Amino acid sequence: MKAQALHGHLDALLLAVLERGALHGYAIIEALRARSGGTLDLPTGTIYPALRRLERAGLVASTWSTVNGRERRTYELTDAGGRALAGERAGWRDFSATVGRFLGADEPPAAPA
Amino acid sequence: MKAQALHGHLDALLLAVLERGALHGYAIIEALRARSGGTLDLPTGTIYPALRRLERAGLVASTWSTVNGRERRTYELTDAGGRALAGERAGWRDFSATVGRFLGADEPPAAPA
DNA sequence: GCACGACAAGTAGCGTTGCTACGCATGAAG
DNA sequence: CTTCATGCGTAGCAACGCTACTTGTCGTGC
Repeated sequence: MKAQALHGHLDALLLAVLERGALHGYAIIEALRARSGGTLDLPTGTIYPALRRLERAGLVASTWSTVNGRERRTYELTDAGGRALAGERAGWRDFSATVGRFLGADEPPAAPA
Repeated sequence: MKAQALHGHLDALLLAVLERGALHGYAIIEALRARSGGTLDLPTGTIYPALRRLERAGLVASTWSTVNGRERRTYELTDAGGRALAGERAGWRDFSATVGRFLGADEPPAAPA
């Protein structure tokens, strides 16, 4: 993939990653990369501002800690964040079903590959 | 759906609609609405500029005609447009698979609904 | 001691994209 | 004559993600 162009679904992705447990920014990038099989390799300039956006919106909460002299900001999903994630999931389903209807290959009727 | 937020996939949608045959702008809007079950109701200010973008990129070609005194610009997929559409399809598959891995419900392992 | 790379966070500025809100014109219907 | 559906189009805006850059610590190699 082009690795970019998450186009509005970044927030959902971030929430989904944090759903499995609190992580700090750098670790989130690595989690995204690992869980996507290397497809999603997002630069810090993409996720840090997104994380702050989510925090301002009250969907995640952050706590600072120092590990080996290095400052870490660990992000955690809030209740509102969990609800938002559920909404994003529904939205994604809608979106992918709709676009998939035009671009095909979203709901193969019989056997996939 | 929110009706907006096609987020980068508008071009692919447009190409997909034109794949089934040439249409003029207004008809494209209606085709999008019909084929999406009313979900996609795009304003002219969204599709006309997009169409011109695609034309400038050589993915569609337009021809003017007059129907009942009304000017119509009919758009048609070019060869390059067809190839681009194939690429967009592949890209969409990748994208939806990747995001789906996080947001779930994209490739149900067994029986869907 | 010093440089360099991995870890960790962050900002500034930019370009693309789609949306809102308009404007213009014609033909049919009332 | 006014209104509505058809039909095309532009201007300006806001959001989003990306590139590029900065700051700082720790560990390793020279």
